[in-house]
Amino acid sequence: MSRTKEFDEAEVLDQALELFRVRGFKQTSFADLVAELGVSRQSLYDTYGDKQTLYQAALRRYLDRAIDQIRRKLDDPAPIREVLGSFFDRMIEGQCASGSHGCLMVNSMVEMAPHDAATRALAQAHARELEGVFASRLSAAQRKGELAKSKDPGAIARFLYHTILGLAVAVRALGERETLKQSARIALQVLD
Amino acid sequence: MSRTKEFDEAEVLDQALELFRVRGFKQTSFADLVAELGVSRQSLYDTYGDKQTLYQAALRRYLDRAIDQIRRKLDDPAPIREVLGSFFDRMIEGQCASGSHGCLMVNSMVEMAPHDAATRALAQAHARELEGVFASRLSAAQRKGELAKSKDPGAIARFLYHTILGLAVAVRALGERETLKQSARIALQVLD
DNA sequence: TCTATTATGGAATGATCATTCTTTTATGAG
DNA sequence: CTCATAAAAGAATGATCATTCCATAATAGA
Repeated sequence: MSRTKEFDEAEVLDQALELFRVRGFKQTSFADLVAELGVSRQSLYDTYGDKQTLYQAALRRYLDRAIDQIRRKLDDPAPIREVLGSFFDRMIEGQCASGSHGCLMVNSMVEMAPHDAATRALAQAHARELEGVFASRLSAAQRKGELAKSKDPGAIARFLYHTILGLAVAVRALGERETLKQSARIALQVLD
Repeated sequence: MSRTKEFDEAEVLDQALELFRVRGFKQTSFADLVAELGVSRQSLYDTYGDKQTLYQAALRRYLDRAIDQIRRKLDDPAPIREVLGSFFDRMIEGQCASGSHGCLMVNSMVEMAPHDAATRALAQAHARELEGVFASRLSAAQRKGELAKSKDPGAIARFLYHTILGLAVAVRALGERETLKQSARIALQVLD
């Protein structure tokens, strides 16, 4: 019985995500969403709930995908400096592409986290998870002798995470691709 | 002739600045400003113009003061590692104090810069100026033999600037003072 | 064909917002 | 005292916003 959905829930969520990434939560009106997603107002409410809920869903989707991609990239068994170097380059390329709008997570850490507990929780969880991924990859490199025994993988992991935050802000407001790549290369000197 | 102003223009601007720093531009209503600054709506319009103009004035004030403070702190003739180390520690302390709301400039780089040309211009100018201050201090250190000749002061300056951006985001969304100080210490390893 | 579900668009609600106008009251300098 | 300026408060404007209600049409499976 019943009628089937005519739009792909995940696809539309991706489009909403992109709008939120470009304009932010407060500056994306529900009318904007309706206009750009090609789905009627009522259907959006029926499918995703209100604007907050839709935003949370988009953010969660973004985070899950980001963590997956990063995990996959770091899985590369090449030397740690190569792996991280190309990771940062790709990240900068990705965020500079399609208009230099930065990272949805970083944008929402600034816009939402201070007054929205749900977003803050997502941000904290994401921070810990990302740091964990970096730390375990750094530990592996350390065991292979690519990283001095004296280095603290956890601390370096946190530093790399903070570096990502800074680059994402710079992408959004300044958008100088090559300069940012150079900064990333300097950041990786902490491995030496 | 005429009556004198009853409030200190600069002082009220500071209060507005603080509100914008905590809540952002869009989420600070004019009614909020009236309520918290203790100045009537009409007087605010008469003195500062509309909300955008007031925001720009506050941001400009913030930047001027920030650059001044940084310039003064870097003027310290102590070894470069000490100077930068205590600079980062103080910056983190300052942004973590009074509620961990981060840096107005960084917040506005994320919220405003992409769609507000005036803010973007301020952000770019501030970036260049800050990088310049760091670069010249690094060059001085290099001449004193505190920094290897092989290092590029300009590139390191940009990296330090990007590091500041990242720490400001982390302060606002996560606010872990000691962890951030540790990250800053690691960042400074690029001097070695 | 019937029914449950989905999609859509119009209309309305109620809230919030920035901004302007107006009136009243106060106050300092000449 | 007088006049130019300043402060404050009320009211109104017009816009935008998220959200809900409702009526209509489409469609897939039983």
